[in-house]
Amino acid sequence: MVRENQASWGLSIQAIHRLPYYLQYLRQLAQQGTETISAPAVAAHFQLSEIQVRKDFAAVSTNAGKPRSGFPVHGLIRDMEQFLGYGNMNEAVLVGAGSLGQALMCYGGFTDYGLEIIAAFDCDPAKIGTEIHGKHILPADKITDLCRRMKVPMGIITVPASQAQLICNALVEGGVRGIWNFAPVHLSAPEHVLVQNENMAASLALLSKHLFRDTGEE
Amino acid sequence: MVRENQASWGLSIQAIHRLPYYLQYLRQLAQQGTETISAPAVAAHFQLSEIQVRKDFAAVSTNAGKPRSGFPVHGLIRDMEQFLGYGNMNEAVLVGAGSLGQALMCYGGFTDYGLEIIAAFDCDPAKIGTEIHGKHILPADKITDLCRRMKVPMGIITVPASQAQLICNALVEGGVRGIWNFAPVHLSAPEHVLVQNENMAASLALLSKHLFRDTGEE
DNA sequence: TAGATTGTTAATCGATTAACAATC
DNA sequence: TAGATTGTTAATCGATTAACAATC
Repeated sequence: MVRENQASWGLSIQAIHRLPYYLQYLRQLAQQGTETISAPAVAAHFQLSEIQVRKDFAAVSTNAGKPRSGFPVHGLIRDMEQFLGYGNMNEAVLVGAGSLGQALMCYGGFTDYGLEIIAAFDCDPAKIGTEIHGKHILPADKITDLCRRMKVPMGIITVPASQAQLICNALVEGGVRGIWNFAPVHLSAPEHVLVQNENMAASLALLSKHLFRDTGEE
Repeated sequence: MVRENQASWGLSIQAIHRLPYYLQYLRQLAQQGTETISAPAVAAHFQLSEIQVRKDFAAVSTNAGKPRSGFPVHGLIRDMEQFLGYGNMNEAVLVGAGSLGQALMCYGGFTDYGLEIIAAFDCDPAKIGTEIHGKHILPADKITDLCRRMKVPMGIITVPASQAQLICNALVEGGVRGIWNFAPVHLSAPEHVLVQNENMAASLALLSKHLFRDTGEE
């Protein structure tokens, strides 16, 4: 379900998924006062190969490593933060103020990643007009208009699967260019709109298979 | 950050991530009364190649397709549900009753995937003893004991990154064999414990890069 | 029958890993 | 210096795609 554009950054999608974990570790090292870190040390921590770590570092960072000592921790942190686009500020609207949607609105952690939820929508008349985490819930039929007026670049979809495509259309109509989709459904969107799926169903399936494998067979 | 065991099912991890979307679509078709569906039709809907769809279907389903008509929708649904382990019931404890943790507790959708959160823990004395969604919040130092006594197979981690490894250790100590980790940090766990990371930071980074790419260059 | 669709076997593509010279 | 570590170039591995005979 991942579409397009992975090629353009010199890093595979898989590699990009490793970066936030590298960054967290490097920050931890920095906090402990560690100045440099070697690829083999990082690899050991993550149970990856040292070559993979070196390749990943080389792809996002201009900070060359030095034989014997390794890579400068602070330099790597800076380059990774920049590559990951932390610091970039992205405004988003959220659609679907159910339990998951409310949680994302309340969750403070996203500001670290430069995400700010500036408005929320719902279809339920009982929710419209109420406030969650200091933000009014607006009626869903205002999505297109508000996104267009405020030039909102991003939408977060936390509605049930059956409504997700309609909401997606409304967001696209409003000029949104990125969609973070929590509904377990494929969304059709124009080429220039990136749909990023948060696939919790697959995570749970993998866990379930693992748990039942040990008891089931062999 | 994905470890071990992908080989054992004849499906790549990427393929498994496609399954929940197939399943949702097939259920939708079934509801509309559609009896059979062809691989090219499914491929068109998801913007995938028809060969990939056929390979995926063949890997999870014994329901053979018929030339001209395609695959039986109901048969595919049954086989996919079984493969994904829906129907299997998994009990889990959740650690970290912050906004994200609370949302996961309240979110009803997980029961569809066979997940039941039977207890929640937190370190914050202000939260301990309170009730969320009908469940008492227990003190974190009881994790190991309760997991062991109740033979809980799975833990969900929604604590801050700095505490995640400690919580992970407590869960493993208690005999948990699967961990769903929402903290943006790599967890070390024994071979037999599957750590499934929910990598929201990477999703946001990909969205952020996409949004800034269009404005930035070219 | 004709043609759409299947399933299988081979080819391609991309990511990871291995080999190794360079260097602090 | 010796040896750990880097960065690069080549080899391997796995997933996706292409080719094509079989079939309803």
